[in-house]
Formats: sequence, structure tokens, C-alpha cells
Amino acid sequence: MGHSMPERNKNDNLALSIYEDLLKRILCDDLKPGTRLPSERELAAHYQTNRNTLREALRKLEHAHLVSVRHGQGVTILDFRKTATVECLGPFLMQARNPSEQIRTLLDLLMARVQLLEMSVALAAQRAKPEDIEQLERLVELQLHNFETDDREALIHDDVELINALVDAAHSLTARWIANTLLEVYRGLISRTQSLWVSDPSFPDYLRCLLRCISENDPEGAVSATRTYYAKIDRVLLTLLSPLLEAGRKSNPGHSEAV
Amino acid sequence: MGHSMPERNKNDNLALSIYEDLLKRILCDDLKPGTRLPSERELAAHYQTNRNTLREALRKLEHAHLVSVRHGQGVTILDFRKTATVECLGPFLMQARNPSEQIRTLLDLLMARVQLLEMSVALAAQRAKPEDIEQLERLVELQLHNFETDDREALIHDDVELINALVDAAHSLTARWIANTLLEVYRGLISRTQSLWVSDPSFPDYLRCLLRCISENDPEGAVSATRTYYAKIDRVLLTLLSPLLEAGRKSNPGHSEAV
DNA sequence: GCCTCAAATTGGTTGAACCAGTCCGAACCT
DNA sequence: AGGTTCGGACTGGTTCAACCAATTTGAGGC
Repeated sequence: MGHSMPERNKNDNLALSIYEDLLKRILCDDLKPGTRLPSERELAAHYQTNRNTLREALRKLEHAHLVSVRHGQGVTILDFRKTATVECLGPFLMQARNPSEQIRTLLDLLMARVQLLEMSVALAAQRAKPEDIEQLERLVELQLHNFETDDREALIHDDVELINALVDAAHSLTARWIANTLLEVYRGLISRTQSLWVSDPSFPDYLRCLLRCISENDPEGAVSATRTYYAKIDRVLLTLLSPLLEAGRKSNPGHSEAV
Repeated sequence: MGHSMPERNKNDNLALSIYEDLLKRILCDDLKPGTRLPSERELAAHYQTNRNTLREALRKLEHAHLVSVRHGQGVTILDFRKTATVECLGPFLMQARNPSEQIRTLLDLLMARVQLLEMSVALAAQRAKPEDIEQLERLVELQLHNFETDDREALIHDDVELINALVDAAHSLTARWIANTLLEVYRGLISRTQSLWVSDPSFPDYLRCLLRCISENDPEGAVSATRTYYAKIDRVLLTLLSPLLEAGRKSNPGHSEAV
């Protein structure tokens, strides 16, 4: 086990730093599934801390379904590709060593975002209240202005805000709770890699149509407008990223990719 | 704070029991957002344990975004309706005191399941490998047989298995990780309340069509078949549950329901 | 009335000891 | 020789008693 010591960020506490260090080492396939971690006592010594603090880090790994901790038996690394949850997407996209898998995961995340949007706009068109509509109108106006002035930074920021408002308008705990995890990843991704936010000339039309459908309680219209628009976006994204995808696949055959 | 002591399940450790107790008390609106919990020392005394063990429970609440813990400031209850994540869906459906909100959340969960399915079948139709197809064929055969013999128990069990296999066939970390959390809730819900699993006479046709579309790499066909079938299911579910929904709304106006 | 600073309160970290499952191997019996 | 038993050497789980560090509070000074 020749690790480097984790940097302890100013805002983080010690347990969190250790968690992040182990998380990285798992997500970049450094610690392989099935491997047993050293005992809590050894790990605590390695990170120059005590068992209690170290155990907090282990609890976090366990909660994220990255390790299995069993009394008397130790800590075993799980196969995160099978067992993890969405909260690992952000760290994974930052750590992954397989470019092809990374790009594919990224595209899938954008696809999941659209699924969340479809669900939200459908529900919003049934349940939105006047104050929801007002908030949506405000944000749509903002985006229309951002689009005209081509303010990339603002477009991205308000994109996340708009999705959030749509989820709120859906008045669905399920949608809200899915969005909380998914949008945190999405926000981090898109603000790091701004070129991932692409648009189509029909963007203003789409926003206006969506707003109309929601305020007129037309779920089918809202959903179909969303599907149509994001189908275009997907095509752009695919042509944008497919070269990277192929390049990665050649240079790094990676996991379960062998055909 | 007059709580009852939590039952310590045989399989659970102490920290988990405390977590579950506090979780319940939050999800049933017993502990209201903004409230400050007693200090770790007091809580530990109340649960007749020590600070370290109690802190493990707090870490779990924090991880689930149900409380905010800040050094020197204490532990504050968050508004779980805004901040929680999908993993709280299961406990919430068991604890919620507002029947209308409960039924609505339940319907939304089933809707989210369909969104997950749409995404998975679309990807599966692009990425499924021979062994995925084989596994799907096996499960489809099983379901066809279960449907003929009207084996409700098996239908429900293999329904979850089939969804799982579709997610696997999608070869998408994003889909897999979303499914891990969502299906855990879904499995628990549907096995507790078996009447929630409804079918349509076209079930066998749908399964066969889906399988054909996936093996012939026809994403659009797979998605549209899924949409069509589950639209029927949704109608049945809605007529099944809407009376409960209305009854709940009348007897318990509940939160943010006032119009 | 406002500012300052120290005390009280909170969570964060530490180390040691002990309890409780699990595993493995030596000793034992057959 | 083979199988069984049991004890010791792991593992994580719990407890205790301090101390460190961030925040809040309020008494005192200006």
C-alpha cells in the first residue's frame, strides 16, 4: 500500500479527507474489487489518526456502497461499477482512467438529465401553481436574454436554475430527490466543462413553447417539445464527443469492452 | 424531547438503530425543519450510549441530507422535502402521515421507474451483448410463464429481475447507479404492497416486442413499446389509487396542499 | 449604545481499553 | 488419517475520558 497522504482541505474535516482519498483510489481502479483493506487499526496508523476518525471515513465509503464492512471479517472493496449510486458520478468523472468509459458515462448522464426533465415537465404541466409559473417565466426571460447576448456563463448557470424550477413546479418528492443528486453532479460537470452546454437555434422557441404548455396544463405538449428539442441537442453532443469516444476506445481497451 | 427508545434489531448495530429512530421522527414531521437537535453529549446520554456511536448515527443523517452539522453550532434539522435523496423514499413511504402526499409520491415513484426503463431499453437496444440478450430471453420466458399461471409472487419478483437485467444490458454506469437506489425502494414497495403490480392483457406481446427490438438494435421501437405499455398500466394504477388520493386529501389537508 | 473579549457551548479529534463476531490452526478424538 | 473441537489471534463494535477548535453568548469596558 504505497499511498500518498491526502491533502486536507481547509473546509474539510479529517474524516472527509480520508474518505475522499480512498474514494479516488477506488474509482480509478487502484483499489480493486474483492481486495481487503488493511484493518481499521492499520489504516488509522497509516493516515496518522485514530480509529474513531478513520471509522467515520469507512462509514462514508460503506454508505456509498463502495465497501462492505463485516464484523470480524474486515473491509472489502466492492465493484463500484455494479454497486455504487449516483453520488459517485461526479468523483468518477473526475477520476476515471478510461477515456471511452468516461465519455460514455458523461453522455448517459446528460441522457438521464433529459429523462428527469421529461418527468418534471409532465408533472409540472399538471401541478404547477401560479407562483411556479411566475418563477419559470422569470427564468425563461433570463435565458432568452442570455441566449441573445450569447452569455455562456449565464446560460449555464440559469440552465441549472431552470431545471431546478421545473422540478419544483412538478411538486414531486420523487423528482425533487432524484434531482438533488443528479443536478449536483450535472452542475459540477457543466461548470467545469462549459463546452458541454450546447444549444440549437430553436432554443427560444422551445422555452416559450414549454412555458405555454405548462401554464395551459398540456403535459403531452410539454413532454413532446422537450423530447424534440433535446433530440437535436443529443445529435450535436454525439457528433461533438464521438471522436473522443473512438480515440479513447482505441488507446485504452478498458473494462468489459473487449468484443 | 420525549422519545421512545428505538428497538435494536438483531442484525442492526446500535448506531444504525439510532439513525433509523431519528430518521422516522424526521420523516413523520415529528422533528420539524429548523429545529436544533440536542447536543451530541445529551443525545448520547438519551440513547444510553457514547458520543462516538451516536456520531455515527448523525453522520448517516448528514449523508442523507436530513440534518446540517456545523462545528460549534450544533445539529439542525433540514427540510427533507427539499433536501433529501431517493434513498429516503422507502422510509418515507412507510412513515408519512399524510395519505394524499404518500399516494402521490408512490405514483411518482412508479413514473420514475418508467423513465429509468425508457432510458435503459434505449441504451440496451444499442449496447446489449449476446449474453445480455440470453439473460433477457430467460427472464422474459419466466415472466410469460408466470403470467400464464397467474403466479403473482413470481411475477413481482421477476419484474424486478427483468428491470435489473435491462439496466445491465444498457451498459451504463449512470443507469446502473440510478437503478441501484431506485430499485431498492421499488422492490421494497412492491413486495410489501403486491396489489401495486398491475398488468394488461398485452403484457406477453409487450415483452416479446421489447425483446425483439433490443436484439434487432431498434432503440426507438423499444422505447415506444415501453411507453405504450406503461401508459396503459398508468391508467389502471391511476383509477386504482385515485379514490385513496382524494380521500386522503379531504381527511388531511397536509403540507403545502392548501389552494 | 456599541464594541471587546472571555467563558460557555458546540462539534472534531484523540487514545486506550474492552466487547463481540470470524477465522484458522493446533490439539484432540475417533 | 480424517474429522471435530476448541482456543487464540485476528477482525470490527462499543465505551470512556480527555482535549482541541469553531461558534455563540453575554458580561464588562468604552
